[in-house]
Amino acid sequence: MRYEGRLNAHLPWATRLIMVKADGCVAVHADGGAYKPLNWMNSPNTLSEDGDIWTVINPKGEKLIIEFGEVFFETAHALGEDPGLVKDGVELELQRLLSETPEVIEADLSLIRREFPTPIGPVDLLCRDATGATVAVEIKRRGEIDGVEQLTRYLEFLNRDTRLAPVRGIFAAQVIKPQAKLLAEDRGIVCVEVDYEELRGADSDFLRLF
Amino acid sequence: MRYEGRLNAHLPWATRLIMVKADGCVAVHADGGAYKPLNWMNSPNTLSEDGDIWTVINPKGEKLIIEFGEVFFETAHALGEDPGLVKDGVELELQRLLSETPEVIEADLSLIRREFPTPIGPVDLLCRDATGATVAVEIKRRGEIDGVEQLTRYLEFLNRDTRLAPVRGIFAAQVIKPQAKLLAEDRGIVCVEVDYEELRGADSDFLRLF
DNA sequence: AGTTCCATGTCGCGG
DNA sequence: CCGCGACGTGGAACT
Repeated sequence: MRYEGRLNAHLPWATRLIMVKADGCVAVHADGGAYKPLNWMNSPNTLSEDGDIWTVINPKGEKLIIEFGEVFFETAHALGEDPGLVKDGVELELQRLLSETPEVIEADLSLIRREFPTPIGPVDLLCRDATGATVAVEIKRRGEIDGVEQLTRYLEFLNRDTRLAPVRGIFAAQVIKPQAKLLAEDRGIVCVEVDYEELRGADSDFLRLF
Repeated sequence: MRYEGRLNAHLPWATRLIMVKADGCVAVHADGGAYKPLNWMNSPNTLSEDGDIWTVINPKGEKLIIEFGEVFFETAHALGEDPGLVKDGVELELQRLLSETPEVIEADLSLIRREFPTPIGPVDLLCRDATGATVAVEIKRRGEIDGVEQLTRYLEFLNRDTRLAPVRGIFAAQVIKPQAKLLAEDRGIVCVEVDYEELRGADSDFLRLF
């Protein structure tokens, strides 16, 4: 088995499981190593068979070549329509919850606007603190350096608006990585870790008031 | 099918392909959507069967529940040992080659230290140039904006060290995207594209001297 | 089509 | 075991 594309890789001779889906994607699995295949080719691509050699090529010119020795077993089955997966508890959900109860982030914090627009993209939450100063809040499920950079860029633009300035930043996440915390604090950005389960509770309490 | 773990998710009733590997990991596939399963549970975990319901639990308490309606087809096969995938041309290899022949990056560049530590992570190469000035080199296989940001952060910290300052940056990659090049040059960072094949040759030449 | 950002990312390495 | 960064990241939303 050989792959020539974004990198070059080859796979020694052994017993493998090869999966081909209806969309044409091909995956070569070993009997371990989580759900990720050893080698693969995603759709769109074209599969051509020449004897015991398969060649899979995609429009970008990436190529996967599979040579078969012995086929121990082979089967096919049509699965039909896929109704799709339903998820809860991702970043958007966290943002919705925090926008409803910003005081969880900091006492006396009140929401000005969610998804406040800037020239380089929307800030998750724009708030006002106890002293009346403006606060930009960036929300992540997991706080990493990228998020700090993003918030820094927003603050740069927000502070150019004389009606808002001075604007300080709060970085809120379920977990914040040490390096991200270091960088954030070096830039005067406050870090807050929020508990999702607790937040759900607080949110229910909040709704119960109405 | 239901997953309760890092988030909650449920999957409507339909025909699926379920893969269980020797290491105990379970993957639920639809007939499309690339190699990634709709739902999965990686090893280590424990699978318990109770009638037509499977429950997979891992030590972190994440849980996957699969309910079977009709089983259209079932098979098992032992694959045996996996000799493992061999890759060429990744970042580490590129870093090793360049650390041995830094003059490929710039004439008269000499290595001070590979993986030079800073508070926010190690710089790939710290070098001295022809004039005796310090140079931080960030190496990527593909040069994109992230890499420029990363190097900028390193330079920010390195330039606070009076024994090193002033430190300038070089961004080295096999290919550098136009936007990354623009940003880098705007920040006074020099961009160098290195040819991997040529470098292997240069490295062989280098080794031949000994 | 190109770009940005999320993800149950996964994976591998070093402390 | 955790922290951290690379990845053939993949994928979706948005321009």
